[in-house]
Amino acid sequence: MNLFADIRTLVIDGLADMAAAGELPDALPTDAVSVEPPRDPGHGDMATNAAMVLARHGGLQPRTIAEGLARRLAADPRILKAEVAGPGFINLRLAPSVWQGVVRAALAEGADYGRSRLGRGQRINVEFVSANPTGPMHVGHTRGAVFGDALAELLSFTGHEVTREYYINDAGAQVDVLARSAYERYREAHGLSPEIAEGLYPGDYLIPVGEALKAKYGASLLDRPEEDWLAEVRDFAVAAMLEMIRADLALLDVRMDVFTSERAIAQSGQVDKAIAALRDLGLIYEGTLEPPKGELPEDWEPRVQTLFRSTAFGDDVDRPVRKSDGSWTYFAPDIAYHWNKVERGFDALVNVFGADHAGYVKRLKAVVAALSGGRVPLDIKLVQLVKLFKDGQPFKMSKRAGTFVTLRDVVEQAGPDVTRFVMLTRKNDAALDFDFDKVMDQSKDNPVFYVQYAHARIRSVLRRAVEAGLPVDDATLAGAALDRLSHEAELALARRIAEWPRIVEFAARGHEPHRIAFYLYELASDFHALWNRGNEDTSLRFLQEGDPAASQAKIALARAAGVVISNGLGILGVTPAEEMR
RNA sequence: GGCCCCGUAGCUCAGGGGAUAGAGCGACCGCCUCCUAAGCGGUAGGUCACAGGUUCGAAUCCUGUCGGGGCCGCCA
Repeated sequence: MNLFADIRTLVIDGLADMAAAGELPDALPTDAVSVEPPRDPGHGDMATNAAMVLARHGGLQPRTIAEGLARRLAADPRILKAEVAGPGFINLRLAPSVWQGVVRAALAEGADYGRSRLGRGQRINVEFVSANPTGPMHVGHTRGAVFGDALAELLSFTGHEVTREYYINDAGAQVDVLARSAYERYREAHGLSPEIAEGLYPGDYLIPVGEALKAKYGASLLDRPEEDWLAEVRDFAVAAMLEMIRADLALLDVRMDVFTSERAIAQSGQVDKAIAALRDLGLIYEGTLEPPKGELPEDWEPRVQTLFRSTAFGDDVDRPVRKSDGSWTYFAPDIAYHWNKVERGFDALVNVFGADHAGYVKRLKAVVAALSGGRVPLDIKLVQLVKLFKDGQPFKMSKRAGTFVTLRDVVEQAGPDVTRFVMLTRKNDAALDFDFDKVMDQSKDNPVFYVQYAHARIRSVLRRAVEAGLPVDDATLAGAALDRLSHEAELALARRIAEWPRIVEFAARGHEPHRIAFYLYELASDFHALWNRGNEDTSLRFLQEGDPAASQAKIALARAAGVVISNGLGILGVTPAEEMR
């Protein structure tokens, strides 16, 4: 059940009725008609802008339309009152039975409450993390991992067929550096002193890789020229790094459906095919780029190279795909990879990148637009920096020194649930402070705790009800006498519960999982408020001594809130707490 | 020089073209004989950086300016 969608349908039907009666022109566009809670609750339960939206197209006075529409809406049994206000809003007051129905629906639908068919089975690919396979995941990757996974779950919850994908950058110079670094550890495993030259990866995590190389190859790779061992050591080390990355992701319960290798794509000839496809579209040409504006690189000289006409799709300059020596640029495999995704038949693509990749957004969108003929939308979500704090001090990472803060460090200290929730309490394009002291704090200052505490209180109510001999399974609660829920404080919580399906769809449309986290905080706040009203007004307590029917209705409301918290945390990948310790 | 993100209460931040711009923290005042006070209620606090534009209506969209952060390569 999606109450807001239902009432919007009622509004649209009302408009159609007006058109049939000649009060409105036919076939006015209704896309912009919204039904939402008014900012000021004093205005009612819901408000629609329908009259104002249609007045623009129909050349009519908003209030004239509003009055005709309000009259029709008021005829519906769900609508207690429909009044025209302000510049042409229609404020709706809904019957208490509507809110009671929301509670019943939440209990009846359970884990499916809030699910939607928004995606209509659309196949969508979410590419995220895609960290270079040269070391463990660090804290910078953590946010992208959590964001991508939560977004994938959100899309799945809204009726999309989701593929979680990781692109392995295993073809560039950095994996050769990895191979050389691992080779030194291999020498070390043979008792030789490693020479970790400037530019190699110094981290200890390569020591076991060196041992493993020794176990596999014995001494056979020692004292051989690089060309004899580079490819084998590289493949071995990359595989080891990927195992480490998978294990790191598993700490956060992130699991990919598909790992795609850049090297495999390059070796399969897909780069040539993808470039040929662009060439067929007339988007590849030989040319010379203008020198960059501002300070000129010292070694700049104009050269003829193979270029992609990305400016035809809004990019700032055309982009080289082939260097002047004939080899591919880094961009070429990216083109091939996105061509590959389009060829695999996805209806939509999402890439989750670190903010340092902002410069690639336009060219990649250009590639996908060109290769899909504009059919496949590509949304690129840039995830901003995470700043770590501990004991009030910034916690710096330094990749050069090999002492960066890893994903494992963070998860082992804060736990997966806290890490995931906190990483989602900011929109992706705003920087995030992650303060170990604050996120571990057991108080309402900490949103993770606050939401978990609400859920634990609900579980506590249910446990006590069971002790009191009340049946509290969801089916029984859904059949409870919910008309006993009539107090304003109780209906307020039901109203919030009614918003859940709407929030889910909205978050999914915008690819914004943080909205789920903020909503859950508000829901928890409403629940805590109601709980405390029971301190002053005993009739608002969930357990009513000697009145099982009232108790059941009130417990049903609490349980419905619990269902929503549980569903919401499920999307975020956070385990709901049964009790607080 | 160009591009991207950010600028909303003292602080940290929400805010989908709609009505009197919200929450938490901090400050101040209250609330436990009572299902978990690990909580709740209230008060104070705002030229939504600035200037134009579009609109019946702009914190929101567009242009520009200023400030903070990030990026720029025949690197990956």
